[in-house]
Amino acid sequence: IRAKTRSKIIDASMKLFAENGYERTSVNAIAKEAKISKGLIYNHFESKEEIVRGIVDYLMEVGSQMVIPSNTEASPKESLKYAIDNFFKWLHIEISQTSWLFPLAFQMGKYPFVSEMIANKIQFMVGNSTQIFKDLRYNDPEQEAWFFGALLDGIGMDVTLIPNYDSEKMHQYILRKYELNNL
Amino acid sequence: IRAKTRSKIIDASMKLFAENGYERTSVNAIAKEAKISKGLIYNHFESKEEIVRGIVDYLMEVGSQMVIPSNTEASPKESLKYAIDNFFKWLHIEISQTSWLFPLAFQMGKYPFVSEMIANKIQFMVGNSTQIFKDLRYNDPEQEAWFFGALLDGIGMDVTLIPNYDSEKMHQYILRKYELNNL
Amino acid sequence: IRAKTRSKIIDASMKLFAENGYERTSVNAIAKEAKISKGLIYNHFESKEEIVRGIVDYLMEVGSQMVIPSNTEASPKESLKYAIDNFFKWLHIEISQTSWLFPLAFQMGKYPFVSEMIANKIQFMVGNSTQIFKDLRYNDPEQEAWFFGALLDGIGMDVTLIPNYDSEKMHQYILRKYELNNL
Amino acid sequence: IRAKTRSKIIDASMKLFAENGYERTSVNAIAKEAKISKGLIYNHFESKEEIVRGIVDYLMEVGSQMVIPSNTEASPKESLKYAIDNFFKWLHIEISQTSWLFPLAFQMGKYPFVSEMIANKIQFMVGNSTQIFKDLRYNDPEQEAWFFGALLDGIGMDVTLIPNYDSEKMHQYILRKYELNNL
DNA sequence: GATGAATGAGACTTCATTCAT
DNA sequence: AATGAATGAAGTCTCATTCAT
Repeated sequence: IRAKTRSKIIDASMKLFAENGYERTSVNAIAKEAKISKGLIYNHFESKEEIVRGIVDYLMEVGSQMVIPSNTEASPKESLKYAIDNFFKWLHIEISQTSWLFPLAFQMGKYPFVSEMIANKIQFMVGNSTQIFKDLRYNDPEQEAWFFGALLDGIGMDVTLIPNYDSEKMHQYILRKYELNNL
Repeated sequence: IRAKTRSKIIDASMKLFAENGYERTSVNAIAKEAKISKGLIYNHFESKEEIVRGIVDYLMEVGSQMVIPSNTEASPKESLKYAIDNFFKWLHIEISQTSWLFPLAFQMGKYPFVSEMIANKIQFMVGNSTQIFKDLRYNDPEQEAWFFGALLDGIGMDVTLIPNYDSEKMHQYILRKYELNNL
Repeated sequence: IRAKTRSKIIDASMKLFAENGYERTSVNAIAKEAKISKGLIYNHFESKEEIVRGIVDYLMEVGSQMVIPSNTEASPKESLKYAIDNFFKWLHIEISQTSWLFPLAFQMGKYPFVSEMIANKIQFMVGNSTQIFKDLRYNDPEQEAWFFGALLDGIGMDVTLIPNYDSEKMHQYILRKYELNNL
Repeated sequence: IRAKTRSKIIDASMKLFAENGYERTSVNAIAKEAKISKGLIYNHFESKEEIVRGIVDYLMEVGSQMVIPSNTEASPKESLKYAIDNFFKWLHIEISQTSWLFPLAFQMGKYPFVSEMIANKIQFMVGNSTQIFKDLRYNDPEQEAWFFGALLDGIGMDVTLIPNYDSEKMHQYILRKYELNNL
């Protein structure tokens, strides 16, 4: 029962934070969206900031949709292709869910756990793909993984900021760059 | 004289917005930082939001530090190298000056001129580098320019969010990728 | 069983009221201190204010530790000495237990029963000591009793407010003033 | 002009704190009483608690009405009589103005400056009267001053708490006790 | 008898904006 | 051009009290 209410708060908060940003979303609005009272929110979270922490925990738990499969039967090329396809598949959803966190992350001092979470996520992705580039015999697989990670991050940013961004074209272009288009 | 005051306001605002974000910076704080009165700010800008517009205009005017030189004597390779070197040279400064704008940009509806400005900047950069990749005989120079842009955007983001990010290593890696390391 | 719970509530409330004052103690905190649920408190007391009434009743029942013995065999001087010794013996404990009531008492209109209780207690003490001063042949024994009462009240206040108050010195001084030091 | 507004806030606060106590007086109510806006209060005082500090400063500055005159021509007896008469003259006014501070003082940890101020005031009074009792050849003039101080504190408390307290009778009784009634 | 989720009024505080000077 | 006192709406958070279980 507690979990259900908590879930309602998290859901409502994510929706409103995504729409209007953290600062422009009032606790009152969250309560209304979640169809509960303001007070109940403070029964579950000590402060508005703690809601963010709750969301971050939730996102960490749910994990990235873009994980590279540890399926050992897949060839390295197949794994990479899977990762890229997955990235573009979840791009819009993931971005719309998490882009409001960037503002908080950019204020390094104020919300360290947000910065940490994002840094963690990036580093996890990098670690994950390093193995693939190693299998693919890249000279400096770790650096290539950072390169790859930065590329995807940048695409995510561009998708958010540029209307009518043609992500599918970029998808195909990247597959060709990594010579995966004929798989 | 008017211009000087306006400049003081812009400078103070950029400093504080960069440190604490737009929402967390009060007009009072700007006045104090600029060592003028609150009222004088409203003499120059109709609202706090207008200050942002002022900053955006200023940044557009100043322009990106990363412009590719239209020096026709330089070879395409040299031009690309120059652009990349410049990007990494100004990376930290540029990021710290503009990262607070992302929060506003991410709220698409609320601050359209911010989104526009960032989109413009990206598209300008893409246009600018498209020519180089054309000269370098890339099959799809425009898409490569988008690829290149996304990569740099992503690096900017990673630099901001990941402590101890080794940007110099990435710098060298990219030069090698584009076969510019022996210039 | 009901009585036991009631007692737990009274005890917890007295502890917290003494530590933080009435207004700054929440019903939640009382429930936690008493290790019962918030709801159960409202099963026993109609409101937070009623808890105060409960405490007042309890304190009235327990009575002052400083009562003058009606032991008829003791001489008036012995009785007075006993009363004074007792006052200083219980001074710190009694003060710490009841000083939080003063705030309420000082708001005459809002908690009349607290004011009443304190007034009653003072008047009871005065009545009690009037007899002694009568036996000691004071010209105006009732007024001397009021004088004596005010003196003790004032000492109680000073003890509470002045760090390192030397109550023992005052104790001896008063005994000497009333010529009881050689008993 | 700033001083005038500050004064309005202090006056309104003292009135309401005296009537309803600190905790039961809202900043809203103070604003309404002072006929200014809530925001203006926070322009002058950083918090509600700072208003208390402001009042304490003000009271310290104004000083006790009950100071013993350093008029060297007056005999010690005359000085003591003057002090006592003055105490009873200002008793009701002073008490009604300051009694709401006791609750705060009693919460030692929370409002240390209130406790300090009251302690200071008491100790100042004690020091002031010690000289008189020295001149009057008391054996232990300092202790007598503490005795005297406690007595007056206690009377102040009784006046506040006991309806229809006959302070004039106590006034005369004390004068007689100190053999000052024939001056 | 007992729990604690739920409510909502109201508290303190911040801040963009206005305006008399 | 310049000031800063003044406003009031809106924000975060607390808490006594209720009630379904």
